Amino acid sequence: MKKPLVIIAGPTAVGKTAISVKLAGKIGGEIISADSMQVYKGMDIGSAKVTRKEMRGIPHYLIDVLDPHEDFNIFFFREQAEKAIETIYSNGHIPIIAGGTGFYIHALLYQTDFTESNGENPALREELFKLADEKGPEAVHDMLKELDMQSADAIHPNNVKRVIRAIEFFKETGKSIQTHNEEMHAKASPYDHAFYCLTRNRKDLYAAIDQRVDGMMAAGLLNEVIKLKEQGLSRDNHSMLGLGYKEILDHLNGEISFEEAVYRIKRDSRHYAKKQLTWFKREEDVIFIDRDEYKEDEAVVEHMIKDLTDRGIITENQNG
RNA sequence: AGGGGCAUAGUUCAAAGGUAGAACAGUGGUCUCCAAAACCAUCGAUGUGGGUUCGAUUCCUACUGCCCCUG
Repeated sequence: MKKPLVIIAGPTAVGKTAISVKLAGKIGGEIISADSMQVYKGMDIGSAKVTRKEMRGIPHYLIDVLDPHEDFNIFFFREQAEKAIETIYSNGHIPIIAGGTGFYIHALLYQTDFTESNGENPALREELFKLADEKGPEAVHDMLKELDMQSADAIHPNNVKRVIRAIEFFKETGKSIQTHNEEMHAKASPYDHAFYCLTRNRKDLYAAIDQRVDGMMAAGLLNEVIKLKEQGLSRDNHSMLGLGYKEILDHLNGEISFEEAVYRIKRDSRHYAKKQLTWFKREEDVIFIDRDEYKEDEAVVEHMIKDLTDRGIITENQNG
């Protein structure tokens, strides 16, 4: 018997946080964040982290669990999220995954195996990056062609990062990464899941993003980043790759003006939102919920509860 | 009001008497250990009216708009 799992995804600034808390309150859910920046302590404003108050007493997992000096990655996410799912089941509750990182959500839902690809070879990576730098991206792509034609065909030569990963994967495991991808793609979800994606018309979504960024500035994002910089964090840290953090850091380092930093944060957040939508569009059995149709959070939540009940993912007594 | 300058894509800027380029924005997509990353593709413009010319977006001219100087 498969166990229930609810996913609330969607682009940045569409309103996932509020919906997830409201749904959790109604169906006896607990929330697992699928957000690569809200995991970090001290990164509250720029990551639009849920506040204590917004949580309304609903337990949240994967929020504030890492120091910004530590590296968050997909292994860690899968491991921690699965642990949290077990905890939630043992509490007799329903796990709700809320977040915008499609890759992470997919890996969790379809149990993408990254252990086989453990074959890491940092020295080889470095060497190949150097080669690409000196002789151009075609040089490493040609190398991949000789080892693994199938993957070479699938990866654009300019995408050096992936080309190198494919070479590394082949050398370490003796397998084509393309084959591995196909195997992973064929996996089915072990959960009785409902995958919701909130959407909104582009114009209003972009306006909401601009507004949110202005709000972050007013709330003191600059000071938040100054504090992080004082802790010795720089662009070398995964945490400082976050939108809003890297740009303010560039500003603090005197590379760009404050206005330029704000412009870039807004622009890159729009790009990010668009990319998120692209990801969810090709994800299987996603149920899109258009915020233009369900304007009130309560209407969205009601719609979800009806759908969950109709599909037997939750029963009547959980609903209420 | 007088003098001067400018007018090309959503924006900033190229070029040219004979097919008008780029960057950024916008749009679509790829993705299986950096994913808030990396990468690919694509839409789109000569302010308006006359004239010269085989041909004008380019030269001339009027108009309109914007900018600068003078008052």
